[in-house]
Amino acid sequence: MQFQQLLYFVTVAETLHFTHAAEQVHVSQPSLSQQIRALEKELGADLFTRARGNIALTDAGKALLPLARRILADADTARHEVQELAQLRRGRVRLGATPSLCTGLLPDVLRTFHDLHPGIQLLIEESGSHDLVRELARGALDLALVVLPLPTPSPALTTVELLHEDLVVVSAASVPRPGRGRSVRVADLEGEPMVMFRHGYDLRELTVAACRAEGFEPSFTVEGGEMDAVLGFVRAGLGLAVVPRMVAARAGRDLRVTPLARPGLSRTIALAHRSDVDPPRAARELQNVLFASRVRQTASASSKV
Amino acid sequence: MQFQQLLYFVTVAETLHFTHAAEQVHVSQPSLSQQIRALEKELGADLFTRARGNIALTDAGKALLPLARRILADADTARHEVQELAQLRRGRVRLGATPSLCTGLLPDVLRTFHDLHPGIQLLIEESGSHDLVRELARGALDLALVVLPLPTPSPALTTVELLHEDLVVVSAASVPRPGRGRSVRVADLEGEPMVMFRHGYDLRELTVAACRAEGFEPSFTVEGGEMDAVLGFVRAGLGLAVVPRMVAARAGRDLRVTPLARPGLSRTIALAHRSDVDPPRAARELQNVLFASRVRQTASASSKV
DNA sequence: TCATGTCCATAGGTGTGGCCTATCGCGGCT
DNA sequence: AGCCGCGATAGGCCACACCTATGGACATGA
Repeated sequence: MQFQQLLYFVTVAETLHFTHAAEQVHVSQPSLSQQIRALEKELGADLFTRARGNIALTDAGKALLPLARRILADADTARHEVQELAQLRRGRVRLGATPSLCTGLLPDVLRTFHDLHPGIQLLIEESGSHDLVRELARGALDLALVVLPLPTPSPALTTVELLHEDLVVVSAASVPRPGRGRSVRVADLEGEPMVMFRHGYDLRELTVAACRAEGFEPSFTVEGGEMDAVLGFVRAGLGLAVVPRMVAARAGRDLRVTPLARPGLSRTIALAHRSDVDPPRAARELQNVLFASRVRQTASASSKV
Repeated sequence: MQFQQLLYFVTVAETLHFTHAAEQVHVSQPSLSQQIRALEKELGADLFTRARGNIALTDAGKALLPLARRILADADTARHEVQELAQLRRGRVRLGATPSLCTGLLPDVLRTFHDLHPGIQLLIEESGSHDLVRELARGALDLALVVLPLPTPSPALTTVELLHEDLVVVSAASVPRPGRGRSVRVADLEGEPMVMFRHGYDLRELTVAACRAEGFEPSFTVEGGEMDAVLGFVRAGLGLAVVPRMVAARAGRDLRVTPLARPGLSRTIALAHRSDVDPPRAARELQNVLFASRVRQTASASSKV
């Protein structure tokens, strides 16, 4: 049994005319006759009664017709389904990202991606790097934006560095700028009141480690909030905070941004995915958009310095 | 897209192993690989990720799998459906017959047919030859058992003589045997009380015509009943009746059967079907059973004479 | 009655493509 | 290092789906 045989059969069943059916499916009449015969032989039953000028379906033909139609329709559906997926007209990407990246990097990138592929569903999981790595390994995520170095490195994951991101100090416009002149050293933060993220933020670990490297323990007036809350507390004059430059750039005019003096602080953002399987087509496309955006991000970041 | 490609695809999707899948479908591994590649090329998307020792379905593959299974299942169903019809494991025959044939000939024949093909549904229409011919031409019947000559002959119908059937006289065992000795002439029926079928029975026309040919008009004590009623009236001593030998043979011991003296009366039973289309497979099989039964009927009939 | 037209079946030739065996290349083992 | 397992590739072979040409049966009209 072959698809073209079923197609020929259905066409003859509809036209009740071998010659016309042959034209309709663009084969010669003998080829069509031959294929119908072959189908009949394989099935072991005649499908048509061939009285001159009076073609009709046999009982077997009547039984076959609806199934043949359904098989052909399914084959058509299969072609379209697969092609829509391949052409990114449908599909989904499950992307994990740390909260600071969701706030800073993702909005523009996701907007670009969505404009390119409006049919692709975007599922974002906002978690710390640790959780993201676990979800990725489980196969619950296609991609994750993580901060290097990974808390739990594993050969099962492949990471590709995406960009280095400067950290800056933000403070309320209403309080004096910290440090001396246009920049501030980490050492200058000793004794300054700070607002700190909840545990799980990479930024928390990074900032605390930097302070300890300078020989002091940072003092927190408030701690435990998410990104938005922290920025709100800073805006309210409760203290200053260390955040990625990209986040600070979006935070609005009532926040003062003070870069850190050299060598400053920075973190490396990487894109991670499982090593054993290629990410799905749609995820690979999001990768492309992310790497393309890196060029623009880096350019605009340096122009602001 | 071809059936074997879908089969190969499903098998690989289930085993996640090209070599094992190839064994399972009895082709060489390169052939299977090649067909999967061909399918992927036609659909325009990869179906598997082929990491060494870690074959997995892509999104496109996941989308195709249920459809491929369904197509293969439908193809299987189609094969079985058609073959069941062809092998007479299923189907139906719509058979028309005159009442006297339903009573006399059919029970044994239908029993034989049903034993041979228990899956075939038997639909019997009991009518006069006139109605049967009309239903046959409409396509509402596959076959009809009629009495020749047809009331409305038509080239659209093909009739094949099935058997000649003697008519005999039946009377109640309680009344004297009609006629002289072991047989009776049609002429002897003059003045005898008779029970007659309703209009529409071929037997009525035939009997009345025979009496008139002898120069008398038959006298009916009761008329208008169906076959069973007529036999009942005869049994009750209301009169005698002319019926086919086959009917009389089934009627029981309390009816006396008297053959007609030569040349006697007989009628020709024929099997009729449309000339333009072959009867369905199951109907042809019933034809065979009917013609086979003719041999036995004729033999047993002659042995009884 | 014969010519003509229609329509499906048959005959014979051709090329594609599905199948095979043999082999390669790569990665994971012992 | 060497072997093994596994999928991809190469090249040859043959079946079969396709074509054109023709046959044969039936219907129609001059």
